[in-house]
Amino acid sequence: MEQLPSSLALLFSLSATVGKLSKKADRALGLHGISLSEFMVLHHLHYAQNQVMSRTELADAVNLTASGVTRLLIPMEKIHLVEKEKNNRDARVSLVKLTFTGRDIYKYAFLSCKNTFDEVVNDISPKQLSTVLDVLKKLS
Amino acid sequence: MEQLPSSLALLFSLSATVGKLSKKADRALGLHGISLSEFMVLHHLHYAQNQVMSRTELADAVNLTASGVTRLLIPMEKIHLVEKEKNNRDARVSLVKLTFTGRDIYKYAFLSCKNTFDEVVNDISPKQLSTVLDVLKKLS
DNA sequence: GATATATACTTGAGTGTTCAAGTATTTGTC
DNA sequence: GACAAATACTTGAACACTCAAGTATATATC
Repeated sequence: MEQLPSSLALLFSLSATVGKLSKKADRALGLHGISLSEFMVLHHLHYAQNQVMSRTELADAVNLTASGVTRLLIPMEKIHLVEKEKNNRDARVSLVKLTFTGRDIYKYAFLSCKNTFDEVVNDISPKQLSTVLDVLKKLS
Repeated sequence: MEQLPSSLALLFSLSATVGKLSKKADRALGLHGISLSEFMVLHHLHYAQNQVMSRTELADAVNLTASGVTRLLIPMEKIHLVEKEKNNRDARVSLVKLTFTGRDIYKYAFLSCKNTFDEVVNDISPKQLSTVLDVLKKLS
C-alpha cells in the first residue's frame, strides 16, 4: 500500500497484530474473570520457585513498571488469586504468592487461552513460527 | 524457562517486544514532539489521496476506536499538524487533512524513526524479516 | 415522503497504565 | 557506627485509551 521500509513496516505490523491478539486474549480470559496482564502474573508465579516472586521480578516478567504491578495486584489480592508474604532477609520487598485459588483459575484460564491461540497459529507452519519466535527474542 | 506452548509463547513474546519497541519509537519521535500514534496518523495521511482521510478510515488504519481518534486529533489540530475539512457529499463525516507543517514534521520524524529501527533490525536477515512480516499479516 | 435503521462522529465516565515524588529499608564507605 | 547512595515499593496526578450513550445525518422501505 505504501513504500514503507521494512523496519518500520515491522513496527507498524507488530503493533497492529498485538492490538488485535491481546483483545482476543482478553475476551478468552474474561470468561475466567481475569485480564491478559493478570494471566501473565499468574503464569509467571505458577512457574516460579515456591510460586513466589517479588514485585520487581513480576514487573520485569510482565513488562510493567513497579507501580503498574502494585496496582494490578490490588484486585488480585482482593479476590484471593495471590497473597502477600514477607521476606525475612529484606523488609523492603513485598513478596507475591500464588494461592490455591489462583493456581486453579490459572489452569482453566490457561486452557482457554491455549485453545484460542492454537487456533490462531493454525495456518502458520512450525518452522515459520519458530523463526518468528527467534526474531522476537532478538528484538526484545 | 517454562514449558509454554508455542502459540502462547508467541502471544507473550509479541506483547513484550511491542512494549519495548513502542517505547523506543516514542523516545525517537519525542524529539519531534509527537507520539507513535500521532506518527502513524501522519504517515497514513501522507500516503492518502489528497492527504485527506475520514476519522473512521484513520481509526482503522491506526487500530484505534473512533473516539480514540477524535481525542488523538485534538492536540494535533491545535499545533496545526492536521486540519478539519468538510465532506460536501456527507455532512456526517469530518475529514482530516495533513497540513504543510504536518508534512514537514512527518518527514523529519520518519527519518529519525527509520534510523532507529533500521538499527533494531540490523542483525535480522532479510529472509527472516520477510517471514515475520508474512506471519504478522496472517495473524492480523 | 414518513419512518426505521444504519453510519460518522463526539462526549462522559471509567480503566490501565506511566511518571515523578515520597517512604522505608538496606548496603557500602570512611 | 554514622551517613550517603542505592533499592523496593507506594501514591497522586496525568495520559491514552475504551465503552456506552448521545447527536446529527444519510439510506432504505413502505
